[in-house]
Amino acid sequence: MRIVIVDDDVFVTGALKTILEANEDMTVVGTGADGKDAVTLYQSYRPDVLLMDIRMKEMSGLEASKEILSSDQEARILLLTTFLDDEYIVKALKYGVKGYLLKQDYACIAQALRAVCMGQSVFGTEITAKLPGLLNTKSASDLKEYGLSGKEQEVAALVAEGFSNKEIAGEMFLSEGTVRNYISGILEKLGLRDRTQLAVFYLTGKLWE
Amino acid sequence: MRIVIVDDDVFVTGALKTILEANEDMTVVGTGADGKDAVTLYQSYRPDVLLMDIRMKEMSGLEASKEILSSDQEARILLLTTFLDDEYIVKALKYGVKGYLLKQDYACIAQALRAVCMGQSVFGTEITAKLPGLLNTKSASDLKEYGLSGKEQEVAALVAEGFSNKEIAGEMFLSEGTVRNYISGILEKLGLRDRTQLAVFYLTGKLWE
DNA sequence: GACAGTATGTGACAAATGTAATAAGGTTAC
DNA sequence: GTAACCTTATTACATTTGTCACATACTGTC
Repeated sequence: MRIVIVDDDVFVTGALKTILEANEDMTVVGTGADGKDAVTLYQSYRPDVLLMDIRMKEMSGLEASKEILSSDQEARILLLTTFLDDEYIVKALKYGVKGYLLKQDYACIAQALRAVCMGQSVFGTEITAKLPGLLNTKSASDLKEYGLSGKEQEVAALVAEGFSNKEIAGEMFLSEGTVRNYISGILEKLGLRDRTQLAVFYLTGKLWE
Repeated sequence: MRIVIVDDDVFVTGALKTILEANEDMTVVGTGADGKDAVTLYQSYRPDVLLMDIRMKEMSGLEASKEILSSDQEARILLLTTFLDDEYIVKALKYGVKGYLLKQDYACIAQALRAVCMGQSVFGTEITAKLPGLLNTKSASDLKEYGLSGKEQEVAALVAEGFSNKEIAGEMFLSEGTVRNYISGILEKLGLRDRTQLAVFYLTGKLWE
């Protein structure tokens, strides 16, 4: 397994290299200290996995990931970080990063690298814990639990798609007034105030009281 | 590493058991054929990892996961599946499952089990590919790319929280009219029609044209 | 058969929302 | 300094939205 390591701190790259090369199936083919290095190194070595820090001087690990992944969707990048910032996690996932670990348990890194190399994704414990909160709900079946009838669920779904009452009426072959009535009922059942809150609830599960 | 395997198909549980026990660090301490079994087996054996199919006769792997995780947050459950249903994935993640693999490459399973046992999460290639689409956007910085000014971004964020114009005005110390103007501007810049579409866009990245 | 629930509709009304025109003070950039 | 842009505001208006009250009809169940 050919690996490139990129980290701000030379001590860290060194340590990682030593630790990883203790496994005879791993070779560190290059190391760098900045996002720019990461891009260059990736292009020239095409490693099986790119192990990279997020916080770096010039170009962050996120930017580098974006750059690399936009030219090669298949790139396997494993990010290492000290901080747990929701925004970072979301962005990393959106870009298509294959893993996101906390810079702690070095023992796990080799393990994770192997999984990533096979195409799987790996996330550290704390990142996993955050995942549920970052997901869209968007599952009709959840709505049943709030006592919404079939039609009400349908209406709710369309509201969450950004449809106006008139459009919903057209879509479902109802009168606009009926749609309004449904929405009124839905809002009451969920304790919401308007269609925007309904959309937000539908997409995130957020409720107000 | 103590493992419990639960799958509808006795052939599969057998095969998995054989494959896994070829690794001398793994012991299969129990096997079952339904979600009900999973719950019982988990309670009695408290395995390091529970490896479970999703589709099963009586009680699905998802329901079993929900049940187990609601009594023990720390449970490490790795789901195996043949199908890729967004809804399943989202639910599994919400419940707190630690992994989600496709029933294909058996070679990866041992690898994944080790990672899960250490508290990490592992997702198969195809699941990873779906993840970005399931995430909330909710990153202010993305909005910049659409030419929204600082205040406009702030307003957009509050709209996506379900705030009314009056509330936004109060929150930001503006007049209600000003807020309306901002929203009007945002909608035009993004090509949207109303605040609900804005909220949906903010949360999912969905745009209409 | 009576009753509850869902599905559907109407009409009227108040409140919230979006648009447009217009204005003035601030910052920045050339 | 002037053009471009952001911030803030006001007024007026049209539209959409949400609520309420009420009505009909079709399901079931007890």
